[in-house]
Amino acid sequence: MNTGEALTILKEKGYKYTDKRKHMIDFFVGEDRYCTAKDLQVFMEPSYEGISFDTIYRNLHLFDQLGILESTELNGEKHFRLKCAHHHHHHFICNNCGITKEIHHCPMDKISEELQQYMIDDHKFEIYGLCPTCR
Amino acid sequence: MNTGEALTILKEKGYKYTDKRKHMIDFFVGEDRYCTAKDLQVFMEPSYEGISFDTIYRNLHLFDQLGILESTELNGEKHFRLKCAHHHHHHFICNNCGITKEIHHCPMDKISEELQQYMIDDHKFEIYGLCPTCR
DNA sequence: ATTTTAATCGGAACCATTCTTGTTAAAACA
DNA sequence: TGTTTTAACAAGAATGGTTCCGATTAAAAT
Repeated sequence: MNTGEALTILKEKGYKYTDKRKHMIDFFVGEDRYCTAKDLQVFMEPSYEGISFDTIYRNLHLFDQLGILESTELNGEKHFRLKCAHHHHHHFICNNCGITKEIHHCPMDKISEELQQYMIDDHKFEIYGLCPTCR
Repeated sequence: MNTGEALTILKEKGYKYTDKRKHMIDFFVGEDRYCTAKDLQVFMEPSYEGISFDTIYRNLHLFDQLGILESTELNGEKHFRLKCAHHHHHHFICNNCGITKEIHHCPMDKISEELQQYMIDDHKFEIYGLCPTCR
C-alpha cells in the first residue's frame, strides 16, 4: 500500500485529512518492519513538537481498524506496519531489527477437518529469528 | 504435565519447594485454558490472603522459563497454561472462554525453502474463534 | 541447631495506553 | 466568503498490568 491509497481509504470513510495523518502514513510507507507507538512518536516529534500521545494512539487504532495498518504483539508491546495490499500471507519477523519477510504459505488450508465443530474467526502464524543481515 | 512432574523440574533445577508454588501448579493442572496473572491471583487469594503480586509474577515467569508453563499474548495481556508434555503442537483458542484445543499440524515443515538465509528461532501458530460450547 | 540462600511481603515505581475536558482546525453549508 | 458543524488535537491526569526494592521469613544445607 502507498500513501495515496491510504489517504483514499481515510477520505472514503469520511475521516478528515490532516498533515499529521499524512506524516504518520509516510512513516509507515518508509518502514518495512513492525513499529511501536514510541517509534512513530520519535518520527513525528521533529515536525510536530510535543505531539500528543493521544493523537498517536488514536490514529494507530483508527488506521488498524480501517485496514491501513496491521498489528501484532511483540514482547508485550503492540507493533504496527503498513498493510500489504495484495493477497493473504504471513510474516517472518527478525528479533533484532524487526524487519519482516512475507511467507507465502498459509497453514489454514490443512486444518479444517481438525476443527469441525469450531467457528474460526482468525489465525496468527509468525516466524521469529534473525534475518540474513542480523544473523 | 501433572503436579508431580512440575515439582520435579523445580527440584532438579535447585528451586525451593513452597506451598504457594504447589498451589499455583495445582491451579494450572485444573485449567485447560490460557489464564492471566489475575486469574491465578484470584485462585490463590482464599488460601493465601494478601499474596503479593510479586510472588505471582515471579513464579509465573520462572515456570515459563523452566518449561512448566507456556505463554502467549491475548488482547495485550500475558496468558499462561500448563505445558503439554508430549509432542510439539499448536492451539485453537476460544475467544469467549479461553479453552484450548490442540492442533496436530505444524506449518514449519513446509516453509524451510522460503527462508534459506534466515535463522529461525521460534514460531507461533494460533487459531482463534469459538469452541463448540460457546458458538 | 545453625548458617546460608532463596522466597515472600508490602508498597512504591514504572510504562504503555486510555480517558477527560477544553481548544483548534477541517469540511460542509449558507 | 463567512459561518456552522464536527472531528482532530492538546495537555495532562488516570488506569492497569507488571516490575522493582528493601526488609523479613522460611526452606535447605551444613
